Amino acid sequence: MKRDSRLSSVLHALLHMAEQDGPVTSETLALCLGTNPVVVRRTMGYLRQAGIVTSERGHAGGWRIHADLGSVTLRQLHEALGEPATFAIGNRNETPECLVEQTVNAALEGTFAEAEALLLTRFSEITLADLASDFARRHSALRHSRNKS
Amino acid sequence: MKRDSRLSSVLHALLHMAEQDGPVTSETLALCLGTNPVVVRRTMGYLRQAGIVTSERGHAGGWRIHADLGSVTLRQLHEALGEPATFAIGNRNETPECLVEQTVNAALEGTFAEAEALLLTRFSEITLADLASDFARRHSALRHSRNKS
DNA sequence: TTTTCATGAAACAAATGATGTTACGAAAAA
DNA sequence: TTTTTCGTAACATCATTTGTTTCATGAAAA
Ligand code: FES
Ligand code: FES
Repeated sequence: MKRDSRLSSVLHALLHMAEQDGPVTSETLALCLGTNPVVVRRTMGYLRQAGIVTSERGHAGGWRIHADLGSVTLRQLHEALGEPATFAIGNRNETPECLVEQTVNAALEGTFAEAEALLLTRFSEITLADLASDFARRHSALRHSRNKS
Repeated sequence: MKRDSRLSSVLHALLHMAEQDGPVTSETLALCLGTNPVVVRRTMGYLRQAGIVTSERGHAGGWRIHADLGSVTLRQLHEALGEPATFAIGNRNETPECLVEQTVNAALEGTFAEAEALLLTRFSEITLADLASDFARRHSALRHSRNKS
């Protein structure tokens, strides 16, 4: 199955934007992500609808973060993207008449629901600020290792 | 995304087989699952490789469970199917050079790993016998409600 | 005002992966 | 020998994500 990588994409884009002063164009972000500006607009559009970023047209236009880094969680981003399906595994038939299949579905659904709840909880505990500081730590560590060598 | 429903399928098939005395043909299972006998053979073939079922050709041939219902866990079945990818969400680039993306990936991977661990743990706690008794309970409840009405 | 730069949006194309189908061979029993 | 049933390969279909092309719209610069 082809995995939905939009959450990964917007995180990369947002952290990139967080390091810039002015707005960042779709063109620039597309180069970073190795994709097409139209794909960037399409994906970032979801975040604009959610009020997380803003966009401006024309000269000096582009995308800006419209929120405090510490107030945006991965869960909010996941929701902004429309809460895409979490699992690549699922039931064959969602509304089966067969009692055997209902039994199987119930067992699987319960288990998947539990795992998804954990995932969403963790998502709600991670903010953009967390990732930014994590990045700063990695960046610093890289500089140190470079100085040593 | 199109979800992998093979685990759901084989569970349905196995519970069906558990209620039968003799072997069950791919044709019969395909009718139950609403699919094609070849798909059944293809999928059940994984379970045969794992030693969970056996198959016989010719007259009175078909599929048999080759294990105790209480000893087969959902996790074993998941493994027999080749441990298909759990999540429909993932990183854009698995081996990025960009430190920003590495940071994002690490955060997401850690979270997904945690959720997957929970899922596999639950899978390892559920056996075919559990599902069979769950089915019996549902079946009995259905009969009671029918008698009442 | 005209040109340039940028997003917005629709429509279409490509790539991927799961599932379904067809066809033929091999083995086992009737 | 005929029938049944699995084993396997090859191909077709379907759904979804991602990428691409195209044109319109708005905003700033020249
Ligand atoms: S931030 Fe631009 S390539 Fe990673
Ligand atoms: S067991 Fe055969 S249809 Fe559910």
